[in-house]
Amino acid sequence: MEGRRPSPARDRVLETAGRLFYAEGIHSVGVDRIIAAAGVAKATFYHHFPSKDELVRAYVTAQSAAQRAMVEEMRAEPSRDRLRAIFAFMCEFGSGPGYRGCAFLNTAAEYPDPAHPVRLAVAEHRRWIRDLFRDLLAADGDPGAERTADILLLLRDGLVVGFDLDDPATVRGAVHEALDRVLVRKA
Amino acid sequence: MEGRRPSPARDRVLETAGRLFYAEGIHSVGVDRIIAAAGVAKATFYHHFPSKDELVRAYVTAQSAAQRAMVEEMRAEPSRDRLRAIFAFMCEFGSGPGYRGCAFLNTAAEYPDPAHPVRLAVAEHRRWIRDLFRDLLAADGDPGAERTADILLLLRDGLVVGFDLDDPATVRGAVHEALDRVLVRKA
DNA sequence: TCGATACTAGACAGACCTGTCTGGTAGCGT
DNA sequence: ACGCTACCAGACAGGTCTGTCTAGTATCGA
Repeated sequence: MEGRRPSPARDRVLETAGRLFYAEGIHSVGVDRIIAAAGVAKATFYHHFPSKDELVRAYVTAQSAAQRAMVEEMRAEPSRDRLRAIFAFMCEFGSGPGYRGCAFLNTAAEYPDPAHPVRLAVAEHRRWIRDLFRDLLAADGDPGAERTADILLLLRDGLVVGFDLDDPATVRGAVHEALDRVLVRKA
Repeated sequence: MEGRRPSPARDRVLETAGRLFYAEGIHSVGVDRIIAAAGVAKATFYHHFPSKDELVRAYVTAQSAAQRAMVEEMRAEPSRDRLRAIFAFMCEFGSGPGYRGCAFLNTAAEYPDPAHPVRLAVAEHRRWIRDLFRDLLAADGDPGAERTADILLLLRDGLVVGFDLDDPATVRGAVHEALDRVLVRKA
């Protein structure tokens, strides 16, 4: 994958689409709006993306790549601190002005069919998150890392939803306390 | 509110819309589809609902009323058992065949504007859930019922998302264990 | 110099969207 | 008998949707 040589027009489309999709939702943003905002001809758009759905899939995988890169840069030690830093970052991000919830969950909500490529891309991202949690927990010495990772995924999903729909300060406090209760005490 | 006398056509529209909206999303279902499936004339539809958005709002409040009625009927005692019964019910429901996530979260994902009437209806439902949790926790003797309720809301949101996107059996186990870790131990 | 690729502008098709409007029927309370 | 309300069928307007197509320009490697 990603064997293409770089294309400014394609990048502009993807960046613009990402901004609009996240802020307004997939179905609410038409191709015409995207190409107008990106300053790109329609033929160019359909040259790079066979269909709008393919653009959506590219949007999802691009967001996933961006998040992986961000986590990659967070090099706190030990693992327990890294885990808390990740949650702290999500809280900080969720409290920001333009926050509109989780791009993956919002997108999945607009794609009911679980077998749709877009949904598969979302599922892949979720698998990455869960495995990231599990690895950090295992490195931290949690003997039930698998189970705790599943719980942290629950917590993460609740977090991204809560920051979108509820009072950020309240959610922040709840997340902090929830982590205390969920993470096993150190020996 | 709800001072109208009953109307079969209106009920049929609301029931049909609810089914289609939940299964396919709001923006993916047009008014024409709804009235055709409900067997209702277009004029009748717009007689009962001033606009599609008003129908969506009615859909949200109807779902909320249905959930409240269901919880009302669950009369397990003591409060701790009732709380667990509610979560058990959500797990059972989430494992069912037609499950497509939480109607409120899916709807909110398609309405970015927090001030939109539809979003306000969603927010009201969430307030009810949180207060329900808080009251049950307080009755159960949790001194930090407010905070625990916030955490349970996080858990609930994670649950409804997880059952839609991940493996139900795994989520079920994670929810069970999470409750054990989150709920304060009995004296 | 040739040919492929990336891009531009914009018309067009065909479907679907919400919402309005016409015109007519049936029942019900007064 | 009258008027109100609920309902039916379906045409219509004006817009938006995705996707295709025509036609032409610019760049770059072989």
